[in-house]
Amino acid sequence: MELVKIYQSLQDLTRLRVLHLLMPGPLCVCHFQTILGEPQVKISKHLAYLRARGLVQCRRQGNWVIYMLPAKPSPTFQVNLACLEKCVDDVPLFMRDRARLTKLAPFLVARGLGGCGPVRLGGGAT
Amino acid sequence: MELVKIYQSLQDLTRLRVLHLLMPGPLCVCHFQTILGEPQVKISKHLAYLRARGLVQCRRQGNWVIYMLPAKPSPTFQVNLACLEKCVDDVPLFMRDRARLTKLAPFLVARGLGGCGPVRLGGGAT
DNA sequence: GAGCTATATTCTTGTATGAGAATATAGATT
DNA sequence: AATCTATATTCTCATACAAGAATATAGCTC
Repeated sequence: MELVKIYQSLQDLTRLRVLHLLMPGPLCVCHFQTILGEPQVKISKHLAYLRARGLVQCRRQGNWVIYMLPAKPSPTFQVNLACLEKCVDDVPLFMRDRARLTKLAPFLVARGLGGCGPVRLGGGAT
Repeated sequence: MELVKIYQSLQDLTRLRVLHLLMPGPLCVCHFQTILGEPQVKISKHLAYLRARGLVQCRRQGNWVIYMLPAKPSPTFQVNLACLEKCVDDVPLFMRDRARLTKLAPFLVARGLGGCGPVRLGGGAT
């Protein structure tokens, strides 16, 4: 039953935060770590959980792995994402996550689609 | 976190079916048994689970116990109930449950608010 | 190819919970 | 009060995670 699998996935706070952060667009694992402030293992395992159930997809980009919502989420999943967004709208923790995401935003845009890129390689182009 | 508790409650198929059946109105435990076709213990324990988390309330009526959604569900819970209704709209199992509920409907109305009443006591009034 | 970085997997331990059997309880009936 | 009905609770066993420590892997840089 797909619905049950979805609710099982939503039942963990870290996974909720992850999905919430993915709603505006793809994000790199290292950003999850920064924004959520949770240890690497924990994030990696929850991402694996979501991946195993098809609720997120990922793509590698050099050393970094970028996670995103599926290109075509099932109708049921879409409805639940919309519901989550509503529910979370005034929960401080989620607002803080979103705020931190926004702070990263210009940075993200610069690298395209939430990837990290070799950030510390220096300033300008080429 | 209320949201997490809600998703934990929704993560079990039997509990989903129970909540779904409660959306049109209160229902007696024996009706859950009839409609869901699950053993008494199982239903009773899932009702207890939901009760402990405040997602359902109950009232005794003679030998029977009538369960219902809370008079004033939290906004978050309301949103999730609405979401559930959408998601379930074309899932056969849930449609079947609802159909069975409908079959009981005239019977329920006769006894008021989903109660059973001493059904086998005889036919007419007074 | 040695070493580094970012991420994933494995191992272990603790806890929640699901199912069913057996038993207990509340309230009605006689 | 004895008994019956409807429902709840307790006990036991099995399973699914969640968390953290340690380790492995993929792909970069030199």
